Amino acid sequence: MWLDIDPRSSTPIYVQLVQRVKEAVARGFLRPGDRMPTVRELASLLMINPNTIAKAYQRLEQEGIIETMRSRGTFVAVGSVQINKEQGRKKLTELIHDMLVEAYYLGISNEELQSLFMNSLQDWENRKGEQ
Amino acid sequence: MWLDIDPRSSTPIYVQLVQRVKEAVARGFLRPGDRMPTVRELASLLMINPNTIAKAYQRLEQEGIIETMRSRGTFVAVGSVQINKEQGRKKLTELIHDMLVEAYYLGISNEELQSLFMNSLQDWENRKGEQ
Amino acid sequence: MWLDIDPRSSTPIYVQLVQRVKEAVARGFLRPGDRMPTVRELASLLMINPNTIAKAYQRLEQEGIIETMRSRGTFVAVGSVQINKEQGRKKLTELIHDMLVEAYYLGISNEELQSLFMNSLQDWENRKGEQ
Amino acid sequence: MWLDIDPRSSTPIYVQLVQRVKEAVARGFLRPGDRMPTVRELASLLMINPNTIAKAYQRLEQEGIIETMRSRGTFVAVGSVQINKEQGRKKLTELIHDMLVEAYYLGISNEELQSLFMNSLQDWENRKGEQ
DNA sequence: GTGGTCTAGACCACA
DNA sequence: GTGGTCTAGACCACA
Repeated sequence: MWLDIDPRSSTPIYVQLVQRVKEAVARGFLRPGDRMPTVRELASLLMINPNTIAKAYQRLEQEGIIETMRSRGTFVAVGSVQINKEQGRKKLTELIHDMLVEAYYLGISNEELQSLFMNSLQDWENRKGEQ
Repeated sequence: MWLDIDPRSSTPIYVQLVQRVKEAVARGFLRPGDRMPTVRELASLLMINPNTIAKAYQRLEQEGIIETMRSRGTFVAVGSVQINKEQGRKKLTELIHDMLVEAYYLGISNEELQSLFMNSLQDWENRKGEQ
Repeated sequence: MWLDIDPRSSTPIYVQLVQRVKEAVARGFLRPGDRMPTVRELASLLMINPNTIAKAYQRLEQEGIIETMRSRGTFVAVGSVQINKEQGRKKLTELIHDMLVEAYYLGISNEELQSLFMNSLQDWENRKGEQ
Repeated sequence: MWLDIDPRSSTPIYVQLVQRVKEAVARGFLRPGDRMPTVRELASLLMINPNTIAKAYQRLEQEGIIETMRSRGTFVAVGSVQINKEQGRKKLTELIHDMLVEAYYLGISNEELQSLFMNSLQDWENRKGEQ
């Protein structure tokens, strides 16, 4: 299942949920217009308190990833997601930075890192839209 | 200064400190054998609670980045850094993953992401050892 | 169509309906004595739960905007609308208040706000009675 | 006190709190850098559950009105508030719209409404920065 | 002491 | 049935 949560992880459950959903949308598992499970459904499915699910859904809505239609349920947003470009680029740069540091301590050369990156990119591309 | 901390950030200050030091070592700003500032020095310099500095130093010592020599002070570790390879590779993969998701929401194509990555890599290489 | 509803909005659908009808009356789209569509008609037209339409009609009747004539249907009220003046003025003041706060965060100067307001006023005046 | 909450109101308490704070900032009661009361302080002061206060603070932080500095407390944000201009203008137009409708039912002429608006604007300007 | 997370549970507006 | 609000209370990371 694309929505697995690790309750032992130090990252809060609701954050994990947000990440998983964003990822699923990015990969095409979830498509615009798709109906999300209800808060209660997901809560009982994952054995997590409904409030926690609700918090994740609220965040996702604030980020424009999903939309709530009064009493009809929650859906993957149709409109193009408006993301703060500046903030996003900053985050991207930081992630690359962290990679480089991590690679250094792993004794991975830049060449190796590069090919690792290219492979991941390829993988991602291939898996896009798969179930 | 290579050690700038953002108190507004959601990442804990001690984690930021750890990252900054690891980065400085990776880039060659800090070299094996270099003396680290004492906890108190750094605390007053950065205007941060000494407990926070101490916690960061503990972590760095656990990761083998720095070493405390009884009553002489703290130094950048000389021995080759022992990093858990498995854990490191996992982290690396996760970072790449996060990048891909972030790039998706920024509307950055894989080609763009690739060139962004290559540029960062080049940058990193060039700046190594610079002040 | 003067009666468009946004199911994504955070304002309840029945409130939106009430607002739209009041607006239509104020603009002269709907005139005293005009027949309103039945609850079922409107429900199927707007693809909205009939209970929601019924609730909106109830409110409109309470406010004296529309009248139900036993088994003949619902009509735009003929008599002068009885509105609680005190309540109305309070609401008006609040709306102006909200405008000022909103304008502040948009970086709109009072002069700009003023001209924006004057233009809206003019617009409203001109469109009155148009379809 | 600038922060009075009406527990009987139909607008949620946390929304009222958000509005009050935004208003206080807009009027200059709260200035950039000012320290906000802690969640617990405000909770006991207003006799409201701390979670409700926390929710309001989180919203304010997401909107960029306030900032949390790790364990130092919460402060009125210094940086210029980044508000979604488009969304804001839309809201502004809606508010003006509502005013016009309301004025119609109150039997207030456009001239009267205009002077009412101008007076409010003047009032606001004068009170700015007063305690 | 500070805010953040999570649970359990109640109640309510809306459709 | 759907999500939103609020309370009470516990626990925890951080500084």
